[in-house]
Parts: sequence; structure tokens; C-alpha cells
Amino acid sequence: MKKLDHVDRQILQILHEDGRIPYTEIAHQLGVSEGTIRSRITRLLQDGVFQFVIQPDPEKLGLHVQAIIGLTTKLGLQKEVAEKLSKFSAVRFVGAYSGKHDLIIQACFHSNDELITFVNERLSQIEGIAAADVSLELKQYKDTFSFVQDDEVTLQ
Amino acid sequence: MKKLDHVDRQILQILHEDGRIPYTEIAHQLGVSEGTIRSRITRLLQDGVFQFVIQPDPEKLGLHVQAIIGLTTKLGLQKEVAEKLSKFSAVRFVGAYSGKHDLIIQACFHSNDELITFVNERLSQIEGIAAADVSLELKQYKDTFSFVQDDEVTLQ
DNA sequence: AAGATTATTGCGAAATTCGTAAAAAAATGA
DNA sequence: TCATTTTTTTACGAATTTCGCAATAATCTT
Repeated sequence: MKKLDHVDRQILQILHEDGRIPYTEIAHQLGVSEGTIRSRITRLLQDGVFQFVIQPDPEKLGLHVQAIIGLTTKLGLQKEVAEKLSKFSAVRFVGAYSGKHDLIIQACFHSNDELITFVNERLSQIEGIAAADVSLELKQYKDTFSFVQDDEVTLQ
Repeated sequence: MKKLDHVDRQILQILHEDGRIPYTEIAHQLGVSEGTIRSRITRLLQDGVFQFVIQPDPEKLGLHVQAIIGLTTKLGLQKEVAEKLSKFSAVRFVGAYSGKHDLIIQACFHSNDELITFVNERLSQIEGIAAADVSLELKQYKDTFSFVQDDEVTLQ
């Protein structure tokens, strides 16, 4: 996989703001031909650099309750637990971490009831979970892939 | 804002898999006209139900270090801290939570050095952060908006 | 049930995407 | 450095998609 150049990053930047902007428009903005944009995007997709997706607003879908849950897993069962958790559509994010919790997940629910059901009936059924530390989301300030940035400006 | 019906959810489901699939193709899959898909998507966008975005792979962008950081903030300064954190492009997610940590953020870095710099030089500069609990991501199992689902099946 | 409102369809025009060959640029290597 | 190979970009006609909008159909209100 070739290193991304400035044009690639600019393409990602533009698509980040509108994932459905026409290639002709990107081409116009960057002063190159549509074919260039097309071939670069094809390459980026093939290399798995990005995907075209949609970002739904959980609230608007009726998912009023969001939580981050830190899990402690029994030694040796972490991977299995992570894979089981990943199967739930309510679970948006699953990662293994160093630190207090072996696994951290993010999940969305229609109601507090649904969250409680998830914790008490689903998590408890999964062999290998020793403890779950639930944090309820009170307010979301940012949720984006803003790190699509020109090179080394992550800390600005 | 009108309640989403079955067709709306199906549209979201299809777009979730490929955010750039043509409207004509969605129309064909669902057995309705292109105009219907177009008018529904226009309405969903206007209502803020979803956005067209791209999902980059942090690894492929050279962001090899990801972390979740739980923060304890001084009473009254939480909102201000959250807004300052949201300004960093390295910071992908910022939320306020009940539980151990007042704020939980997710951030991406090129290296451990960059992470350390962020914690020691940037976070420490922000008035109102009392403590930061860093968890390093070891492996990501899932990262998606899979909760685009038909109605009440979040727990399947 | 009648009228009003909203959603869907159909279709020609405009715009975009696609396929591909030629030209240009970049990389390779003697 | 220069010639050759490889990669990238451009150009452009054909196919496809999107758009605008009027007619029709469906849904909602009373």
C-alpha cells in the first residue's frame, strides 16, 4: 500500500464533510480531472483506507440511552467475550484495553429498561465477564472521524 | 419530525452497508421508484436523522495509537473542558457521563510519544481537569453504527 | 365520504459516472 | 543523463444516475 499524498488527504477531508459529493465537484475543488479523483478513490477503497457509510443520530432513531461499559474479563476468555459482544446490534464499539478494564464497549438503547435488560440478562449470560462498570451518557459533545487531517496536525 | 417507517429503516440499512449506492439501486431493491428514495432521503437528511460520511481506518492513516481517557473535572467546569477537548482533531469522541468519570473521550495518535505529549502538555493546560485515566487500545473488535436496525431489535 | 394534504410515480433534461485509449509524469536503471 | 518501463492523469463518448416537476395515488381530517 502506497503512502497517502496531499491530494489523497484532501479528498478524504472533502468526503468527510459530505460523503456523497460528486467526484466532478471534488475534481473542480482540487483542480484535477474527474478521472483522477475516481481512480484515487478506487485505490483508497481497495486499500481499505476508508469506507462510505452513514452516521445516524441515535436520538432520532429513538435510542435515547447510550452507555459506555467497562468490562473485566476472566483470563483467557477476553477474545471470546469481545466477539460475542460484537454480535449485538446495540453494541456500536468494542475494544480491548490496557488499564482498569479489559474491554470497553459503547452501546445504544431505546430506554433505561432496555439497558438494564442488556446488562442483567445478556451480559450476565456471557461466560467470562467478571464485572461490568456502566457509565450512562448524559451529553454527547463530539462524535466524528475528525482525524482525517493533513498529516501531522493531530494535536491542533 | 415524522416517525420513521419500515421503508426509511430499510433505506438506512442499505446505506449503512454502502453510503454511495445509487438511489436507483436502492429503489430497485425495495421495489419503489427512484423519486421515492430521493424524497425520503432528502427528508431524513433535513430532519438530521443521518449524514453521509466516510469512515477512515485510523491505522491506514498512520494513527497507530488509540486511547480512551476518562476524565474527572472540577465542578462547574465540565462543559468548558468538554468544548475545549472537542476542538482537538485527535479527539474523536467526547461525552459526559454518570459514573466514575465525568467525561470520557476517545482519541487517536501517530505514536505513543504523541499520546504522552497530548496528556502532559495539552490536557494539563486545560483548567478544570482534575484527573485523567488513560486506557490504551490493544485491539479493536467493532466500530460501527450497527444500530441502524429495524425497530426494536437492538438486543439481538 | 369529501376535501385537503402528503407521498409516489413517470419521464425528459441535466449532470455524473464509467470505460478506455492517449498523453503526461514519475520511477527505474544502465 | 537518457532511454525505458511503469504509473498517473487526462480526455471524451456512452451509460447511468440524479434532478425537476407535473400527474396520479394514497393518506389524513373532519
